[in-house]
Amino acid sequence: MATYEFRRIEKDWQAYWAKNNTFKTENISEKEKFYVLDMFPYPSGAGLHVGHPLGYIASDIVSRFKRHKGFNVLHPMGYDAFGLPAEQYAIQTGQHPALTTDENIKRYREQLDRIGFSYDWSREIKTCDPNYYKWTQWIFIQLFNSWYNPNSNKAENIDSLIAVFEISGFTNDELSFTKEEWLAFPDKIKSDILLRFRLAFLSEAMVNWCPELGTVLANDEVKDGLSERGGFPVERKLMIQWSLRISAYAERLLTGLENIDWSDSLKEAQRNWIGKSEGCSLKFYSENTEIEVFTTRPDTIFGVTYLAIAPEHPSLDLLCVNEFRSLALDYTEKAKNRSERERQAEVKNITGAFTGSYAKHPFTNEAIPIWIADYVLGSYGTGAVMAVPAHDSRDYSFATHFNLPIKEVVSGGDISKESFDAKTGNIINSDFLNGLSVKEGIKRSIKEIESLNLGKGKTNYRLRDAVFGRQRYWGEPIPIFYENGIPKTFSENDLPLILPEIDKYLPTESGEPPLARANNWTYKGLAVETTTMPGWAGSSWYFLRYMDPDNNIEIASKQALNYWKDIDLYMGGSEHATGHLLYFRFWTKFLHDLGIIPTDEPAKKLINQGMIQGMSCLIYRVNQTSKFVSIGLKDQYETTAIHIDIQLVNAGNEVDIEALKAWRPAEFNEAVFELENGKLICGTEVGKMSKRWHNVVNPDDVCNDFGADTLRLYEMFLGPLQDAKPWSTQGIEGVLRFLRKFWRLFHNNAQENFNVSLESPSKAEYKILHKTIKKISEDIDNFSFNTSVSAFMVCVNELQDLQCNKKEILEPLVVLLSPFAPHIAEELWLLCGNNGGVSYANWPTFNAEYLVENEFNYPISFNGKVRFNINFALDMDAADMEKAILNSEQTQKYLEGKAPKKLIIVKGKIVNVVV
RNA sequence: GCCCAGGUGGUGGAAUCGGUAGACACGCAGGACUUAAAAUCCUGUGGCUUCACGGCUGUGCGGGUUCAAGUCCCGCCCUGGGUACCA
Repeated sequence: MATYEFRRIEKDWQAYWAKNNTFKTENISEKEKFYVLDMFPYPSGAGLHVGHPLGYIASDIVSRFKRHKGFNVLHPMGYDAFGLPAEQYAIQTGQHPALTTDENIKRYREQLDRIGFSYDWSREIKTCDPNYYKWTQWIFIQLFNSWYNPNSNKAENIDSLIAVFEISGFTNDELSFTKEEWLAFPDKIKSDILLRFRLAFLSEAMVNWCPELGTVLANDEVKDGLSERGGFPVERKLMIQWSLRISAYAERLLTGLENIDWSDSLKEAQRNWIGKSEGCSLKFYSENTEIEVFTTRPDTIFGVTYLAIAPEHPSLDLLCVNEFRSLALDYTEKAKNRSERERQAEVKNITGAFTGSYAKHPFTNEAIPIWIADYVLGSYGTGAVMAVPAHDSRDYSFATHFNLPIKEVVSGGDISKESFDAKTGNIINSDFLNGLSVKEGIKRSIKEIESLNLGKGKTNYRLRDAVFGRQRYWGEPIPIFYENGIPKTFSENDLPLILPEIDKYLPTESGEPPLARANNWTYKGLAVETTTMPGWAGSSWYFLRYMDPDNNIEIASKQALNYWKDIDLYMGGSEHATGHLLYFRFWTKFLHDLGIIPTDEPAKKLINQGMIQGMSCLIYRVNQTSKFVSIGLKDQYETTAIHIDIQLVNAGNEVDIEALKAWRPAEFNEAVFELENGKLICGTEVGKMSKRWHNVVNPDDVCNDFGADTLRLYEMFLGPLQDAKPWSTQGIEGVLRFLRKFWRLFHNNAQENFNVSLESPSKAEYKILHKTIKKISEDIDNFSFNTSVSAFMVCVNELQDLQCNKKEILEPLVVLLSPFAPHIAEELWLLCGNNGGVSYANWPTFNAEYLVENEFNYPISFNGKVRFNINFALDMDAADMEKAILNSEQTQKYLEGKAPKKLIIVKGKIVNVVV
């Protein structure tokens, strides 16, 4: 035995790690902690494809590296196990989603185990496990029992708000009562008022209702008016819904970004999503009512030529008057009924109607017409805007379309051509604002507006509260019951509220959610909430549970929470930028406010691994026939492209027609094929890996053919971790060849026996080793794993040239390689005579002395063009070097008799002669 | 439209601080070993030009800064991702 038998080696060491609990992590340790977390997967029926492990491999490398460096590493894995696909499957087949989910999890686990990850499986969690969702429900109860105190700027128990009401009553823009009134309110009214403050609350909200899925969706689950999952139409609908008041945390979610090491693009996406805009509110008065607008440009107040209100505006009915009334209401009806999707599709289609009313300009007293416009959104700001066509492009288009006046109040543009939106230039035609810059004008105008009591400086956020209820079965039940129409929480002692068994996973005949089918769905004889939590509930706090997954009395022990604190490295896809990663931060801040956890950001550093795309193969059917043509011939016909299994195609894109017939006999047995040079060549397309496109590559197959270590190295070698790249096995041979070469360094070629020498290494050999230690250590810190793999290759090539088999060189290399290719490293570590496994071996120390050079072969360039090289001692005097260079025969040749103007010597880098 | 990435050989990519562009790997071509194959090893491989030495050219395009630019600045073009009337 001595050839590199990866199948045997990988099986053995995976068994060894499992048997010895090699990666089990303790919560009490003298070592410094390091928490590495992967975004846990939804266990879908399709299993893992080669794209999934990319991030897992990278985070596993970091985890193993940190263990070698002496850290106590927490590296767990689990499953985001509630979700729609299992439920859809249940509806179709009657199979309980828990069964499907368990089967899928089992398959995921097998696939993950084959790749050799160093997870502490004793901490595995599943969000659908009652021992887990008990705490998801518990957090919901805390949210319900909390309000956001703007003065302390954090969440507090609702009792502190009730105390305020009892002592001094309450007054704000929307609500006002004295303490006596509060005490006299009936319970239902009190409950309704408190719901306006609780962080988990019931409200009538405009939601994205998807009739096909029978549920409401969050904004980030809707793409182009279609549900992200399934692609069904989504409509706007007013419903009573549970929501979470994430908007209370908008400012902290924004400023918190400054202190975490996430990518700029991801932070930018969150900033845009939160959408902070500073401006001011301002009231306009019409004959019979007032209209409040929000603007970021109060400095342009003298440029207002009309007001525009949304079709949903509450005062609309009052404003539609005279002969315009019927036309206006007619328009409103149409605009309101247009679905979100239609509105989006027709962005450029300008529509609106005049109400017949006028408002008075607060400073000039001019009459300003009030229009209805569907470019104004009912749900943002106040649902009304002051239109300044000269300085807002949307107002400009509207004004141009309806022939409304355009009045320039900021100099610097040419308003006959387009609006001038920039916040530069000076204010003109504006009474007391004249001559001010835009910035000064904004300040001054707010001051004036405030002094006239017409409005005040105000900050708006785009971020909306998150709808939290789903009309679905496969999710966490919400621990709420209703007494006289008042929502009340379960006692914490009665959690978990277990998901009940039901006969069918469908809404009831009367349209209630599936939980209404459960027998005796009551608490203390009272009706229990029938909606369930959305998919993101369980994933918003799971990082905490890994710290102490079996705890029955709290989400995790204080000791565990204080030791592990937060995630040091969080690895996952960028598609979660505005969904999961925002909710995740929100819940963390909330739990921090209540003093439950020590940190207020969940993850210090976050890396987005890129997507591994699949190449799919297309063949072309001539329309209305069963004739298929090779790609070069398809332009001669009207054809339809059909996706075929990538397994049927070879590296030259040639389709194996016999295999094609065997794959789908009904479709292809009788088909006619028109070939090019005797071959059927298919077309290719790069995109998501999916069952639907028949282009899924299973990591199990790669492990069988090439080994897990090769898969791990190869996925890293493909390119920078963050980049998207198409999967192709071209090149995987090179990685396997590298591992074989590495293996052979330890083995006597002729007899194929393990054979390392105890001789002292040469200087050159030390240099190769230490160069590699330096490079690999730096690369891991920079997440530059592709260059690590090539550094290993260079190292092995060089040692092979020197025929080096010295233990003092090879043994440290085994440790260096072990985070990347742990199985082969374990095997060679054992062969080198070590017991106890390589996983906790010390990382080799880099010694810079071995890299010290006393000479350098300087490239000599003339006007920037390198012509030849000369060797100089590195400590050589610059003047001596200059003399030597100018005297060199070759220099004379390139000077062509001219005198050099200048000679630049960059020590250890380059010489440039300027002629 | 706006925001964020990115554009380097036949291919994936490297060049981490402005200093020899193309490391490493795939592919391809040629060779060694072998009865043969596999495996392994060696040589070559950006383009144009030259018998050769060499020369010219070259990092999406056009300018600029610099002794020196893939890297910095200005203006474009293209690709990928996010977002969508947010006042």
